[in-house]
Amino acid sequence: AERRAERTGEHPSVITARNISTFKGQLQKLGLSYDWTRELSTSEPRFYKWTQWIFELLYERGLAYRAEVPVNWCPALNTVLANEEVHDGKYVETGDPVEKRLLTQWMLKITAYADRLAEDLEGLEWPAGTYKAQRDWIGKSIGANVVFQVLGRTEPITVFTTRPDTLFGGTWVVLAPEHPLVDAITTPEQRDAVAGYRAAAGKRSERERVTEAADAPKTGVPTGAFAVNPVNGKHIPIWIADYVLASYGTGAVFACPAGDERDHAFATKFGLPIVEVVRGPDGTDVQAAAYTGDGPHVNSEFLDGLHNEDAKAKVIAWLAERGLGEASVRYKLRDWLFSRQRYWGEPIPMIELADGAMKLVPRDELPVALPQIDEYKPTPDGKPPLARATEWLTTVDRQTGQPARRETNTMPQWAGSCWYYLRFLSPERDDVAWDADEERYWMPVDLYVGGNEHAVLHLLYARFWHKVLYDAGLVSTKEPFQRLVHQGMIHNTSFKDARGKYHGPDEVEHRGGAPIDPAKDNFARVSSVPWYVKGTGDLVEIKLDKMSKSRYNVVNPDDMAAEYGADAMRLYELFMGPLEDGVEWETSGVSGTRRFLDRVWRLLVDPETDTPSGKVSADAPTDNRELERALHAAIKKVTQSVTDLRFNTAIAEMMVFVNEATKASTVPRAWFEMFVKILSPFAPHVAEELWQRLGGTRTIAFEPWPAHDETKLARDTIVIAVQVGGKLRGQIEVAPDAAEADILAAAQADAKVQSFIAGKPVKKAIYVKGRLVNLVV
RNA sequence: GCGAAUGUGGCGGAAUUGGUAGACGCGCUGGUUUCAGGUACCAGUGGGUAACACCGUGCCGGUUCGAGUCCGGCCAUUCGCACCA
Repeated sequence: AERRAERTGEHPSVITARNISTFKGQLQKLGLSYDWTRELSTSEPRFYKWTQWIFELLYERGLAYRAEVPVNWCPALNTVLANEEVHDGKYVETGDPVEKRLLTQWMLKITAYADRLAEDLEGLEWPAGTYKAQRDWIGKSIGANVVFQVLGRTEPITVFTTRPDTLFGGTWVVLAPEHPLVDAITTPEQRDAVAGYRAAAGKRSERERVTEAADAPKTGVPTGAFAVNPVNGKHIPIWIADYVLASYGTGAVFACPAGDERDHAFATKFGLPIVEVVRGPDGTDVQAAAYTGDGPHVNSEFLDGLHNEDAKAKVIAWLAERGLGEASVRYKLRDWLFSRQRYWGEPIPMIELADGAMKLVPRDELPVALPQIDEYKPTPDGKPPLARATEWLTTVDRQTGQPARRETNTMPQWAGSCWYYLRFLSPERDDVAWDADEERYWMPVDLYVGGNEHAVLHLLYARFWHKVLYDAGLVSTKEPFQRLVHQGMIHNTSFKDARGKYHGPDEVEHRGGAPIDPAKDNFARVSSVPWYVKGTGDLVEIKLDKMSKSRYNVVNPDDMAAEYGADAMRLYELFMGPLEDGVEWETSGVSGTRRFLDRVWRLLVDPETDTPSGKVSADAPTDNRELERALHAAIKKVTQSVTDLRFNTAIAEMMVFVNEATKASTVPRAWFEMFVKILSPFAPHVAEELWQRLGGTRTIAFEPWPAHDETKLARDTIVIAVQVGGKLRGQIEVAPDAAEADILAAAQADAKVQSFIAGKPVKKAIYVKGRLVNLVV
């Protein structure tokens, strides 16, 4: 909204309101049954008053602080971004490049919750991949801090390691190029080399360092200084290398090339000694490759013979006794950078006094509403857009009467979505964020359906806020989202030319052969011939991509609803495959579900005259067992599908019923009514209309849900498959309650089965109740 | 490189969790209705054969009376992660 506002000058609130209206119109056209009395918008002051209120809670609990930190700065957006929003040196949403800058910013102390965020995932019904993505992002490592004395200096180097058991194999120490001790310890002979290396490392952007990382050879230079290995007193060289990150652990590691692949590569390149400390399986040669597995320790004095875990415990105890180290836990997770230099966000409810002290805006002054400004760009001197609101900016501290300035940073987009699910509980209340009784009744969210792109963003941030609210006694559950399901993406054919530009289906053509319409035909058909940019010889690549505007392969739900009806569109979306799977859009599939709905319609209505067809009748005989069976099977399956989220097979069962009903000469009215009820959540418009024509006086949504009758699912006779040696050789029809002995006899008597037994003795006969007989000869 | 998921007709997908592979839909073939096209309806549709046989769930092997399903080993695709000590 804000970027559009920058281009057009239109206020973001106007753009947002228009988008809401469009989306809402589409949702309503599709007949989605939202409770619109609970509609809310995170960008309205009535909502964000409480977002600010939660920020104040975070601040008071010591979880919001200002710090000068290296931040991810996105020049295209003129703002900083959180770690979670940056991947491969680019903003994940737009691909705009991101660089490092040192700025004073608001941070949220999510790291204080790292352990609980990892542990409490246990017991949630979440997809395994998302569960793991969060754990990996939090990145808990259990290890030890170990102190290395530096020869000739008093200040030691502390390293973090997860493998303190391999200390006896530690043959050098590596500092990150940015490590604060580097200057102090570097010897005069090495000064030039070290300075050169640091300069080169500093010049490489974050992006280069990350993308080149994978298989680039290790680089580094010695500082000339030596450290003392605390376990054996050996003097080992101190190097600097950029594979050690200043931002993780202590920015310093000890190297054990025998037990770590990176160290091994480094040792090989620079000819450093490799000492075996863990004995691997026979044939393991640590001079050739690192051995990272478990095994008895060697060359390790008091650790000799111990396996990894025991050795770790023993060496940590040994170090602790001598004040040379201690057990330590580290996380990859960093604190959450919470400021944005944007206009269209919640103002951070803080004021700054003349002496630089920060103070919360008093609760009764919330919300701090966004002021109107006429330009949404940063100020010429680089301050956030809100600095343009000069009047709004100046205020006074109510307590002291001192003049003060408002904070001009705003919160990130995630702030409102961190707690909106709680606001749904009491959207009409202005005196509280949510009602405590409602919270106890409704929470946690039973089922949360959303895209997996939120795996380490929204879902991590919201869990963090929820836990803070839990600690403050404001919510009753530790976790906000009990069951999580990621819906799959819908893909569609796209055309990409050699320069990487995408083309819409009306900008491309194929030559000769039967006509193919990319808007109607499926991918297999479309991709069976070469396509060209219209009127040129430029070949295009035909791909299946997730639908997106920039790829010109979006199917507009409004168009589909106009051509096939909203119900056919809904039904197709649910029928195309399991909810979690990504699937290819196929417009011809919508015509299939439309056909199905037409058939349902014609059971009751003669389309020529628009009057009752007479097929559905209160007097129709109810002895059509197949039809009755199909009805009850459909009721059972549809009912089950609501909890299973297996809508595709539920729709298939309804189709079976309709096929049966189409074949039948009459359909009992009571059966048809039950069918219309189970159809109604899938195709509400058609079902509602049918219900009225059946004489219903109130909306079908209020009718009780039909229950299936298990006895109606039974058949009068059942077909038993007969196998000989595990291969299907015949089928026999028997009564459902026939005795096993009779079934076995009937199976062997079958003429076709006989020919395969061919007079050989039956050694063994297996009977699976109601299913099959297998005769072993 | 590491991790996860997936692999079934021409296509999307079913398969009661070890028991008749291919439900349902799309597409296709033939027929009826129609001047015709479309719609609708009927029949057919994994390969193979005159019909059987036989073959068939990514590949190789194993367990079992019986494997899409379980076990071992490969291959491919997709999606994450990627110097975190």
